[in-house]
Amino acid sequence: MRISITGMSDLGQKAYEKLRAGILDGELPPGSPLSHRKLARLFGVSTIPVATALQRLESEGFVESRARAGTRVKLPTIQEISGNYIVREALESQAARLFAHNATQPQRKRLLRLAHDLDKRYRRLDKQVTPSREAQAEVEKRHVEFHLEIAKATGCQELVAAIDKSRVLLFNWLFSRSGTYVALPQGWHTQLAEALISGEPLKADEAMRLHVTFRRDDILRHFTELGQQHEGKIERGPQQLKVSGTFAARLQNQPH
Amino acid sequence: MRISITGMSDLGQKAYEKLRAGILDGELPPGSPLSHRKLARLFGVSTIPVATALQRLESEGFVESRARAGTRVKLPTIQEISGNYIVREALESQAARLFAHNATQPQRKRLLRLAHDLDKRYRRLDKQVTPSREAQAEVEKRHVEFHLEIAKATGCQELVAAIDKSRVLLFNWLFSRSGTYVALPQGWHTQLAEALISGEPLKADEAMRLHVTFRRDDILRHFTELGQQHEGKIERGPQQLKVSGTFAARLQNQPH
DNA sequence: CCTCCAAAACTGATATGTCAGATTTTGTTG
DNA sequence: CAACAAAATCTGACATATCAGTTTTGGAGG
Repeated sequence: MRISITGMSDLGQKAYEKLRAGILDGELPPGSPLSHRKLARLFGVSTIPVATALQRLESEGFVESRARAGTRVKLPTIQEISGNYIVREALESQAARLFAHNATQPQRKRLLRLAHDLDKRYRRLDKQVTPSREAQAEVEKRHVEFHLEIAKATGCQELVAAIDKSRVLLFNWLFSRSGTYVALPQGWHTQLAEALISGEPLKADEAMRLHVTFRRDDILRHFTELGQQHEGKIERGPQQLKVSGTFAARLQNQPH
Repeated sequence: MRISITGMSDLGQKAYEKLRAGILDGELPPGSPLSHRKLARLFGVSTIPVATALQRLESEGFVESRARAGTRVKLPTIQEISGNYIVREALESQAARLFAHNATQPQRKRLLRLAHDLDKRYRRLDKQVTPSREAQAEVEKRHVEFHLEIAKATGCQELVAAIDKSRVLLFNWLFSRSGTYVALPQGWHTQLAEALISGEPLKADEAMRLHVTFRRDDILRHFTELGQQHEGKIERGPQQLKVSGTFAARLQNQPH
């Protein structure tokens, strides 16, 4: 009797999930070419479900394509990153207001616990001179979960979906992968959680805005230093999909 | 050299635009069945671009579909409407802040002018006992434009896109079509515009929240009175698409 | 070495046909 | 008339094949 929320077919859904995971895992870094045919062969399906999956990924901002020219993992511009942070600030500060107003006592305690844990993990990461990719990815995953936990506690599914869709978390992640990692202030998330559980919506709102913009400024500084040579033009990548070996290998290990 | 933002093919794009317009025009009211094949015949194309268009419409929340059971124009639930208003409150209050901070003097003047015009139109509408659908649609269209004008003045494309995507405007519109129309306070939009051009972000934020929630409460009250018998289940509509005659006729008058 | 250009290779978009699942209709039995 | 099951009909999902546009490649000529 349940209605599927996805609205997507089986094969298309599977292809979507595999590709999304590949992008978020960094196995398909920005700029990777995504050919309908090659992916179809790789997945053992026709091009139709692949096209369906890629179209959805495009609507969500993970991928960009030009008709009959190519599809690739999106290279975000600095304007897009900045803009998405503005959207995220709007959504997450709203979630913060609602959390302060509506969250139950157990939810508040749980959030504080998650914040403590998160801060501990960040501290541990900072101590290491060369943190492993896996360790960074793990912490970043927890970070995403922390923010989604706030949204979920509001009881507003649409808000959760909007925040989840906000590609900022992706950019955030790509950044933490791509090089220099900037340390967060001590007790960064604990302070946020304390403002959220205070029960004062305006205080929670303000704290969340600070939280989001701090990270934003950091990332924008990083990208500006990088020079941002990203052109809008899609240059077709090497016709042998460089990453496909790795990506294909990883797919083998997945149950299907 | 320009990159198409749509990322959609020609025929699929056309089908998407026709269907979206049909839904927003009320020619395809909520619950209308949308058969791939019938629409393909109607548009004179194959089912592929139709499927593409419907998938996009589904991701945007305009239609809902179940595999091998049917697709129809979405019947929004009261939870969804409420949730979308929460998202809209977040986005538009953010736009209000940025407008108060960033908008140029000409943009501020223009907004005040639009607000005056809009209030005048609403007043004119209230005077009529039985306002025509066309008149209501015209005013509602201006209303949407007014809000988008605020977002555009922030210079943040992503924020504009997020607000535009917010299906609340659609629900708003469907509501104004579907029956009882509730009068707005005198100078409703002028007051909002004055808060926005004041240059004080927090004041603008607060004014916009009031503006959005007022309308939300109105609409939620209306839907509650209606009883909300919407089930999650999709019952296939009459196999002769009732509305298709009208919809098809309208398509004839469009250039293609 | 470079520039230019046409052939080759690749791309996504679309048409057609088929399939299995869901719903409706119809016929039958009580 | 109601209950029920089988058949007819509709549905979206998908495979295959083809098309036209784009990019790459491999020379030919400087």
